Amino acid sequence: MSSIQAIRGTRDILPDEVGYWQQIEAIARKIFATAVYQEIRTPIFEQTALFERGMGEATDVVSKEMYTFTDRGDRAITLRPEGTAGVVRSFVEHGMQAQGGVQRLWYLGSMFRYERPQAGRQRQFHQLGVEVLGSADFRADAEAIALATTILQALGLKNLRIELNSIGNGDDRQKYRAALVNYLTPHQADLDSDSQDRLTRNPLRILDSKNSGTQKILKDAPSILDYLSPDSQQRFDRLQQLLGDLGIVCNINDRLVRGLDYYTHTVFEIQSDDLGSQATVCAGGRYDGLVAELGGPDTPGIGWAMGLERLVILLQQIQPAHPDPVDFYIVSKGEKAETQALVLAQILRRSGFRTELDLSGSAFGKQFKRGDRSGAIACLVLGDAESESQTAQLKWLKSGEQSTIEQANLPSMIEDLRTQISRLRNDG
RNA sequence: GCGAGCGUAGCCAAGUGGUUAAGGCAGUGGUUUGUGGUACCACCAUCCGUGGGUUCGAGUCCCAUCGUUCGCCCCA
Repeated sequence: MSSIQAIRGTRDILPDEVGYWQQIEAIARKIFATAVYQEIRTPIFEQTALFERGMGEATDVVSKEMYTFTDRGDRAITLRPEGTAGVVRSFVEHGMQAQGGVQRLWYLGSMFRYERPQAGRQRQFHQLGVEVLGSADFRADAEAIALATTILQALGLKNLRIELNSIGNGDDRQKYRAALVNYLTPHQADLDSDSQDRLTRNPLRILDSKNSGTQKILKDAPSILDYLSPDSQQRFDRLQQLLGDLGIVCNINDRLVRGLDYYTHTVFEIQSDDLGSQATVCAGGRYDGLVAELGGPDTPGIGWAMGLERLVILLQQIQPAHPDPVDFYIVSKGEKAETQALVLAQILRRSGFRTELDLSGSAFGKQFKRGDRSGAIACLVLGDAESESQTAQLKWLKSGEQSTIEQANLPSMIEDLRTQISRLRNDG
């Protein structure tokens, strides 16, 4: 086959799927509006250095998963692998801290990572996310998490787990890291090879290894929660308290660490058992050092991102696809009738009816067959006789009832038609 | 980047070395030349992802390649 195909790890979202996407977008938009979060749209590619500094050069995403290239001006460019770095860059570049108060932002868009495609994982994928900049208050964490759960709930998703942890401040982590290395070093030989590797490079990441041998060793490992400073501890306690007050049930998971370097204190993931290996549908955390790291004023922040492909998979499991219903299907034959048919279609469409016009010019029988399959409630029929007399046949497909109407009278019938259509639609 | 499975029409799918590649859905035409949902009939892959090889002979075996699926790594 020599025809051109979509690039590996990319896919078309076809009409029978796009409704799920529109549903997610509409619900998210509405909920963000009520929480007074503002949308921000940043470029899809940025300087490579932004992501290297933001996420950390040693992270897997930066070291092996970025779509990086040199443009014609010899600039090092990377297609964004996540949303936070770009939003923070924009925040700094436009001096948004000068606007005072807290910036609550949300975004939606394509992200790119060069990974092996898998269920719920594409090379081009889509994330919906929020960033709250300028508040170190634990209530900002709670608000952001609550927003995520509100969206997921509004989508009708159930059976989701919220995993919550605190990884403390930098000092806390230093101490814990030492303790963890101290504990693991005697077991080094029994760890899986990836984890042995991480022992020196990034020991915290060993905690979420899926290797069962490694997990067994980790059972008695020290917990980050025992290494939190009093301040960090109090912060985490109050967050849990507040989430409880909001009715948000969390599972405290002291093994939860996140892949990107910028997180501090709060980290969380929302997971589902219905996604196969890629269980995380939403993840995020606090990043109090990131803005400064990227050259901005010292500004605390918290954010999360949801994977839209994964949300769509979950939605497809709980609700059937429903194609947009057709109200009127217009059947016509003969030159004069066919042009009149389009005029009538316009009248109906301007009144808000979903109106499909058969353009085939084939036999009436065939056109009716298609009309029937379209799920239309009624047909408007125009042939030579009707076009001569400036009339049309109005046929209700369910009952088969048919009557003659004057074309000129259609506008005055609109309200009547509207009630009929909605009644028949609700009857099913 | 690593491991395993799969790749037959728009979709689902039979076929496991031997003449013309089942079937179903969808589509098109007809029975019904101006009226649908049922039924019946006809048409709809010179070809089995691509390239090479083995063989008298391959969709069927082998190799490579591309794609895809599942898992690992990692992540949303």
